[in-house]
Amino acid sequence: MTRRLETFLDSLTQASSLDDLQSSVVRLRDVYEVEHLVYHSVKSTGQQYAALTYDPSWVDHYVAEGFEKIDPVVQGCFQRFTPVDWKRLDWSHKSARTLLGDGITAGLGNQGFSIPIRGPAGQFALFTVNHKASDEQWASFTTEYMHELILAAHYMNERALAMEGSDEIKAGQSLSPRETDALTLLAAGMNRSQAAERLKISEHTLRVYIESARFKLGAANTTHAVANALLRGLICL
Amino acid sequence: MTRRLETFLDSLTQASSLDDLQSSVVRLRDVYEVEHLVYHSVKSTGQQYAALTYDPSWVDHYVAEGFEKIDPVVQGCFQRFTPVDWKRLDWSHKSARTLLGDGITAGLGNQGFSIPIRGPAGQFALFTVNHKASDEQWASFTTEYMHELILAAHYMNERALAMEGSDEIKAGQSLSPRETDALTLLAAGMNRSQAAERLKISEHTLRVYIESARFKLGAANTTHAVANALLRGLICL
DNA sequence: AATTCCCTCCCCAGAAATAGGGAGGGAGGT
DNA sequence: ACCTCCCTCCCTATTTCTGGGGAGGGAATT
Repeated sequence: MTRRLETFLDSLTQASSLDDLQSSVVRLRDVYEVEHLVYHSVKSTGQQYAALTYDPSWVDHYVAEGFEKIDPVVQGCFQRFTPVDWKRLDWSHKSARTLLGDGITAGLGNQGFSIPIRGPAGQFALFTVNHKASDEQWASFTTEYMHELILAAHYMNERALAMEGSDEIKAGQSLSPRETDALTLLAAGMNRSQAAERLKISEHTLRVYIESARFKLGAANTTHAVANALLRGLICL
Repeated sequence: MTRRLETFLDSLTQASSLDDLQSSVVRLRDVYEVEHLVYHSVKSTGQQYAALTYDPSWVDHYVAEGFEKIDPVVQGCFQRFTPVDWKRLDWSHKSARTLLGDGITAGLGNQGFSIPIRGPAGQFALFTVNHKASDEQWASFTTEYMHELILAAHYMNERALAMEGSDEIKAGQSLSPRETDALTLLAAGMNRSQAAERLKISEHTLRVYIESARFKLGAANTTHAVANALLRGLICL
């Protein structure tokens, strides 16, 4: 393991606040001598959890324009597991090119490399390196540092999740086997009578499981309960 | 990056079948000189995608007993982001101790270390090292190799997902912004009237979006559509 | 031995979702 | 310019789900 990564991981383990994460990111950016380094969790509910080196005015502009909804980086990483070079993404959409242009105006480099990371409760985050470079320079940079970046992304996310308190195991929120079965079948698209038939129980009984699961999950309705269970990793198709 | 990891990654990039993954895992197991090395994707639908060094009879027993439903390794990793030492898991349940006993009888070591990995469409997989060792030996092993194991897990999963064809972007399956909004609010537990009010459209219009999304996703009902959209990463709470 | 889940079954009334249909305006891309 | 997709609104009837209630047996933990 390289020294620069060790140093970063040390600074992470000592991090106890978002500001600390921010400092770590800035230092790592300087070590790699790139334009920008960004960690941010993606939530459609609005608020994001981020540590980044972008200019605040760019971030404001990005949020104000609702760019997270059309950003090919966000959308593309959302759909894949592997880290991706920005060049490989689909920039054909008009709004995407607007975003790209605005970004470069705001001081972003033309090259980018983003690593998607997923947490246990459906959390999704991006770890991104951005730089001004030629395609050749960038290819050699990403090839050389990919392993390190993946690890950096992993540990960065680990710290961020720990601060969110999301890595704690939720007590008493586990579902019983039958409740899990019920929600799983509903998530798979069955209605109650089909699911009951599959589980070889009466539809009435199935309903009790669904209600019980809904109660445990604090869900308002079946759809909410299924969504919650999926996000919390309580069921898996 | 260490040579042993490079060798493993090379063998992975050449892997084109599950058998190749299996061979890679066996070789890496020998390099690390541990009892067992396991990659397996976890699906409640039954079939799993695995490359492992366990004895087939143990795997059969595990499946036959339905151990995946009560295995603290699976359950525990499902709930967290960080790699975890088996000792830190909750083995207090009776069935968990049965599993542990059966495992050791079947030739598993007393120590284990598992890394959870999540894919873009809700896939969940485990990368596990198992060995016979004292607590001290094991602690030093995991500390020394954790970075490598995380990377190995990452690339292993990358190959497995590529073979499943899950890293390809699904064409034409994207939802329109309003459809995304609608499903997102439903996933958050709102009913149609609440969601319509939030989006400032009529409930009738909202219904059209839901139906349209259901059609695009090939979903049988709203719950199915929401579950699908969550798993495909089309919506995010 | 007592308690605390979990599994199973049942009723009913009201609320919500579903399956069909139709219609017009607007933005983007070929 | 045309075509396609998206957004918006409206109707009706049928099916399904939700929210209350109650009850008994079994397994596991304390």
